[in-house]
Amino acid sequence: MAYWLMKSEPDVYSIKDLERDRTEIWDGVRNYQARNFLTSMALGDKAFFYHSNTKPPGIVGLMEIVETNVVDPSQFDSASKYYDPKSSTEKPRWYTVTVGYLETFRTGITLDDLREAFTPDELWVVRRGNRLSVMPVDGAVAEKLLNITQT
DNA sequence: GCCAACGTTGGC
DNA sequence: GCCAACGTTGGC
Repeated sequence: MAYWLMKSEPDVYSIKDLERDRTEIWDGVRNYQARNFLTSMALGDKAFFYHSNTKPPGIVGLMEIVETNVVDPSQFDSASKYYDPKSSTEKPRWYTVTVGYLETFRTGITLDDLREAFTPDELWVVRRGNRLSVMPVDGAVAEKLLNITQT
């Protein structure tokens, strides 16, 4: 089983929203590297939910991948801000996953904490100027993260 | 609100 | 294929 980190702005979609919805299609990713990570996810993989563009940014909870290789429906919706006119139903360009809610950490792990605990090579989210919204998390790093949230 | 980082677009 | 212009992300 692999671990991932997925970013969302809480004003757009937060861990609270996912707790309410229980499962949700992770739509709107329009970056090829991030999409490639999404398509390599497997059922049962777990993903840390990261709140970006908020105060403070950081990891707030845990999700599970409950459906893989989902065609992102927003790419065909001309009313959506994620609409992609270059995509077609015959040859969709954007794939994603459905995530399921697992837990909200009692105390989140802020970006400051992450910077203290991990090097940029260990955890990409602490890399300077990092804009990738979906990234893998090394197994040992994931265990460390889960331990931190239990304290 | 600012701005650095960086991905994408399009002219050539 | 290069690269300047532009748009977006996201921390601060």
